[in-house]
Amino acid sequence: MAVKVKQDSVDRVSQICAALRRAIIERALLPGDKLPEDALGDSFGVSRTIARQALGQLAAEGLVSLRRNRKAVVATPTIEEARDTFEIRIALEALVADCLAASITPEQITELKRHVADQEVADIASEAEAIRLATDFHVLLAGMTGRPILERYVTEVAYRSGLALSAYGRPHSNDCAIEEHRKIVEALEKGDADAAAREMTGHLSAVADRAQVMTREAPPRDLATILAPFVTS
Amino acid sequence: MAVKVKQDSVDRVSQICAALRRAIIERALLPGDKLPEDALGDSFGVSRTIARQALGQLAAEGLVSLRRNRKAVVATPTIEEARDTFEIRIALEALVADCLAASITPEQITELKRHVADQEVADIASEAEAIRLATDFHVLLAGMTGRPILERYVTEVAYRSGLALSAYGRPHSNDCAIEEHRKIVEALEKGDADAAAREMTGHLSAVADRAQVMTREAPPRDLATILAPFVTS
DNA sequence: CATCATCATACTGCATGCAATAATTTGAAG
DNA sequence: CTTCAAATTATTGCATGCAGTATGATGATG
Repeated sequence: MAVKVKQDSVDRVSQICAALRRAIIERALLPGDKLPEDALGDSFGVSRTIARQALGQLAAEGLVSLRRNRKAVVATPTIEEARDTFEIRIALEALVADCLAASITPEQITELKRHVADQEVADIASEAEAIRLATDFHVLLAGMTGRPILERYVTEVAYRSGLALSAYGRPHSNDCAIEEHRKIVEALEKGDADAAAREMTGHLSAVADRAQVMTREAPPRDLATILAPFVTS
Repeated sequence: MAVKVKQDSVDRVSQICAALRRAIIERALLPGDKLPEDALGDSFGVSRTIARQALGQLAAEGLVSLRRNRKAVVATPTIEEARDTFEIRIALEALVADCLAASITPEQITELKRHVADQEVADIASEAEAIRLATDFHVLLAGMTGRPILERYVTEVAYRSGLALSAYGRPHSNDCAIEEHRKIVEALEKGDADAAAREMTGHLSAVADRAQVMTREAPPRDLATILAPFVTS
């Protein structure tokens, strides 16, 4: 009997999605980068049909933008979308923090600490991995809630945030300060829901701020206002 | 010059998605109903390829479930997924209420009142339309925030809720009490963010309760507990 | 009459091909 | 040397066909 080599087809599409998501989050793919179907198909060893389906999914997630008869491109979120994404992310991850503070197990705490330690290593070794692990930390937390839909949305919104940072953030530097992650874990370990939620929202706000995304009420760029100081007399 | 008849292809897929979403929300399609690709293609006048893409999208949204080599079916959310969906929905729509209380315009209030009036008519005339308009009310609110991502997630989660109600709710009766919608609009009209959020969360909790979904800590169905009263002596 | 194996049918998974549209190059004119 | 138009190439949009897997029917057997 032959070894079971056959892959789920749904998984073939999801695999490509996952690979592209990762490439986007790691900033190997940048907003505006073109994603031709056959190039994609060649890369992954599938036909355009499959590549196309993956692009459709990613478009639904907001990571890719499709326009008729045009090559798919990595999406460039508008500044409003970026801001909105972070605000929703804060709300959802506050839910995660609240939920976990009540239910987290010692094993999960250990796993989180290990993850943060891995981040610390990667932070020096590999920029791409550091960015990815920073996002993974949040996905890991969401997964620990055991709430499947919450996990799904947190994951999606985390990826979108990554894209927003790619578009508007400065070069990595410290998008996701490891120290802040550690504090979140500490609050969870104590079972302090308020502190956990506070650390989480503070952390995410800081990330958004670093991306200059949350600037309260984006300056309206009104010509008259700008020129006022230059008007003589 | 010929009339522009050509449709966006992305829209062809989205149109099918939209039609299926509506059929699901109106309970024309029920959890477990089969969705063969060619039957779908025939219905919409497209090939299986397109139908398949639509199914992929809907699966990503959790409305359809796909298993390799099996016909797609309308998803049957687990009770945990249903509960989770409602909890997330409450969080997101609280955001909507809060956001709108501060920014809503008189025109928007008028539009909302008209919508509620339409609901009242439909409530007597057409069960399917009543259900659809009830969901549309929430989508309409979300759209009014002008926050594109928030609108997207509220919409998605509202549809998922509809599916959950389809699976676990009793026959329509009053899933979405119109009176509760009216109170939300009133709170928004006053610009009272707290009241709006309160009415909204109360309303959604009530909807969830009617579906028997939010039963605090689903009874564990522990055999010993169940049998205890039957143990003699 | 019920149960199970075998075959026929239906359906999915995927690549490919054709038509239509955009992108790019080429070449001609200024 | 630049600019613009026409032709050429690249790419998308979509249907279809083939192979492989489930589903349902048929008939054999206990």
